[in-house]
Amino acid sequence: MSTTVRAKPRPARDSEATREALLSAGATLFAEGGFDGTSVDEIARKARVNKAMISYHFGGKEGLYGAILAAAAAPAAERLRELAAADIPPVEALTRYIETFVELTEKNPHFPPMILRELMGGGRLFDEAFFPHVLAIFGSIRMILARGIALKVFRPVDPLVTHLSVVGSLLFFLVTEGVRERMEKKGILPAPRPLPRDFVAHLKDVTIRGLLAEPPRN
Amino acid sequence: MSTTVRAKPRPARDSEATREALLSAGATLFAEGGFDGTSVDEIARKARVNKAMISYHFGGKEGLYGAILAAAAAPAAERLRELAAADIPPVEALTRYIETFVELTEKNPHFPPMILRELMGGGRLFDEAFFPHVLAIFGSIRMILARGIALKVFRPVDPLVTHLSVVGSLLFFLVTEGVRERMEKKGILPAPRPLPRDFVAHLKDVTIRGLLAEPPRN
DNA sequence: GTCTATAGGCTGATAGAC
DNA sequence: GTCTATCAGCCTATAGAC
Repeated sequence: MSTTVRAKPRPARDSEATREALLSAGATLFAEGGFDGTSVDEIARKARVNKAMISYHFGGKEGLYGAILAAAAAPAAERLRELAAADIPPVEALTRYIETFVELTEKNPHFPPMILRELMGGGRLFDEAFFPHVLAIFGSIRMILARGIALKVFRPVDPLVTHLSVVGSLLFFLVTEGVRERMEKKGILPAPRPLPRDFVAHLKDVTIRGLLAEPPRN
Repeated sequence: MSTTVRAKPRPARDSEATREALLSAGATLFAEGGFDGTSVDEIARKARVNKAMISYHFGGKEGLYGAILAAAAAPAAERLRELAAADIPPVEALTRYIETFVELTEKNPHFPPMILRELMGGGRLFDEAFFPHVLAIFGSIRMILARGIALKVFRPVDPLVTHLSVVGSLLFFLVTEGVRERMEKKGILPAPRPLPRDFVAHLKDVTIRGLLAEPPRN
């Protein structure tokens, strides 16, 4: 009866593998080329899967695109929402917000380009399940800022403007990493390429300095 | 001989008009949809010009795209280069850099999306005439920062990291104006949409506060 | 310089065999 | 679930008439 133990009641063992291969290949290619710049043939080839599987599993190219977007946005929004809800001093919360944001994109490097393309482009999926996540991500930092302002730790800045400036420079840095890498290899970068941790350190520093009601002694 | 006075020696009077109609229509559409998301039919229709004119005047779709990019990048790079070279105190120079940047994009609203797409995308035109302009734009702010640091007006921050953070949040704000507008109309924006001048004021304020060696008293 | 007509390639989707 | 074969539609570019 050893086979009975081994053969669990899963009628389709490879189905999951196919789905994930498509999600992974699609994420990379959509991030690089955008929705219109990526063909289903390309995705299927990279995933080493038949292209008809895209329609079968995701209902088409748009379905795959939406699935990739939602799969990255949902956990990210949840993580940041938890952080904003936790009872942490505002300065530390803001610092950890930035760290968490970068940490999340290190696990999903395709997410920043995809989200930025969505924000720029006519907006392909704006009425879909993905959009509330974007609002949640943006809402979390607003909560932290509002709390800091209420506690008079931060100056009374506009939370929306501030979060646009913080998240904006973060996203910009992340989506342009590839260019800097290519520029550095060609030797046309006027200085050594800054690492993500250098940028994060700078951003935290400048953001806190710019927000603090009581400026630091140095 | 009245016709002789009227008919100046320009053999092709409408040629220029056709070119400009294509450049203008293309700028709008490429900014919205990206290179792959825009068809030559669309551009020709919007420009009210026959689509064969794209190949005739610009050698094809890519040629038109490159011409639009270069037409916006060259004067912008020049303006900012002049500003950086002028003998202006660092704080004021940085302030004016931000103002000038926004002012330039108000004349060419399509430029931020196009440049950002170029920086993200596999990079369609990286070896072309357009690229040095990007380096020049980025180099100008680095010069201002380096000068401020040398004069000990600014803290010794990394100029490259700083310019990425300033220009990045500026570009991000500009390319996401459309989304906020749409969100506001739908009533799902948690606060009134900030205007460009609000954002610019905030960015100048936070940037200077974050850079100053001697923090302001309040 | 402009326009029409058309070529030729690639795209995303699917019917039907296995 | 997977694969092959095929489709109709759209895409860019251009030859040739005006």
